[in-house]
Amino acid sequence: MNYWLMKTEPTAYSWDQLLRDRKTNWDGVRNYQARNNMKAMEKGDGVLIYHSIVGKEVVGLAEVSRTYFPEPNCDNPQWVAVEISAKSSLKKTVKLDDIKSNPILIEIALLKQSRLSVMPITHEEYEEIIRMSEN
DNA sequence: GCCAACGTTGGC
DNA sequence: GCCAACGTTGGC
Repeated sequence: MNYWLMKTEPTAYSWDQLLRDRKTNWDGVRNYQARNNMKAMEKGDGVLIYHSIVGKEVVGLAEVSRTYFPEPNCDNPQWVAVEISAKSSLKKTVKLDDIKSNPILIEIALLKQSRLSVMPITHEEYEEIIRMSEN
């Protein structure tokens, strides 16, 4: 089982919307590195959902419910989507500022590669963010 | 709104 | 294959 962090701009597609939809096809990724990360996802992998631009915080917990498939309605078969299912809202959102000031999270890809929208995180990083959300 | 950090494109 | 120019992301 692997762990991931996926970014979304809440003005485009929010965590609340994912809760209402229960699950969604995560598509529109047009970056090779992010695409390759999506291809590496396995069913049941843990996903943290992060709101970029507005909020700048980790807001919810989801899981991969379908591994990658060619993006629907896309001419170019190289781009893929995965299906993500909402699991639960974090009791307390975890702010980017708090991630930055946590020494356990100093190496997290969110900070190292700020532009990447789909990134792997370690089990330790995943657990630490969940722990922070429970305080 | 600015700009740093990347990624992509295209001329050579 | 190099690299300058340009585009995009996302924090500030």
